[in-house]
Amino acid sequence: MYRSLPLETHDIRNAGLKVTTPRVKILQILEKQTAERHLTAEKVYKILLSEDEDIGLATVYRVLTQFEAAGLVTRHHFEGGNSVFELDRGDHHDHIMCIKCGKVDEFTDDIIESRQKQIAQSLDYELTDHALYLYGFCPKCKTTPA
Amino acid sequence: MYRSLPLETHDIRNAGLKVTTPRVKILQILEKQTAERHLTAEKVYKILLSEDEDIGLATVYRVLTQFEAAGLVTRHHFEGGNSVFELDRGDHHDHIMCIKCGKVDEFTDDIIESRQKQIAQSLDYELTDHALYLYGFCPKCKTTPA
DNA sequence: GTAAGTGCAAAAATTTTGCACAGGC
DNA sequence: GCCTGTGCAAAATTTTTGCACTTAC
Repeated sequence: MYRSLPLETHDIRNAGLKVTTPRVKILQILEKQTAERHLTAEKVYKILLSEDEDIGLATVYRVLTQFEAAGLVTRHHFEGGNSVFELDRGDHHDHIMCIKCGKVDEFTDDIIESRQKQIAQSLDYELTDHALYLYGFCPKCKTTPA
Repeated sequence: MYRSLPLETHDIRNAGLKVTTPRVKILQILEKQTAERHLTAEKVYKILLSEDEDIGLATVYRVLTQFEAAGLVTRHHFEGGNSVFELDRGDHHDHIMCIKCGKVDEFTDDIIESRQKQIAQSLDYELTDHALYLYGFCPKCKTTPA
């Protein structure tokens, strides 16, 4: 699980993109996230600023879009409208999030996955992708009243 | 299935809102939709224009937001970013949509529904809502190449 | 009559794009 | 050195808001 060489370099190059500072930095930021792995472009930009990187917001959008196209990153449209980006670690998963504190947890469920395929089949669709979002109160927030 | 009196009136009044032309018209438009029940605010606005109604886009947004708060309408964030609104007929359902032609079909699945509850419970969340979107090619589009 | 509702235009918020300059290979 | 990539500012898009006027009740 630990790699000595900057894997970012390979991933970016494999995507057919030049290895540039903004791209490496943004990928590193996405990899660094442990608590909250789902970032808006704006948030990525602010982290870059806080690290004294001279990278424009437009570049953040461009890079994230390229990463998405390359399959390095997944874009989600959670409630609220704006996009959040998450590093794609290869494992598919769905999301459950707290409507109060914004906490996001991940899960997978084989039964749901297989039902989705059956549903698509029965409606004669060729499934390419899916998104399942559960919304509610997380353990912490459901005890604390508003 | 057919009602002689404008049910819109009741629904709007029950929501604690005054019965105004924009509100009635917008509700009627949402009810009229059969082929595509999921409309953006912009699309609702254009339909109003085509019916020679003098209603501003801002009002469309305001009314749709009020309807959402009142539970008359459901707002979705499909891929692509902008919100679509759908009349809430009381029946919960999920969505499968064609990434090529934009067609949207609806479905429900008890197994998925119950799994969702179990997942939320196992993660100690109090579930309030959920959204399941399947994306793919509809029967028509999967045969026709790009 | 009065408070809620509306139209319009202006503002906000988010994302995209044009262009001259910079940097990877 | 060439071509891709980037920063910046301007534009495009979507949604919200302020304010004077209108309408429901």
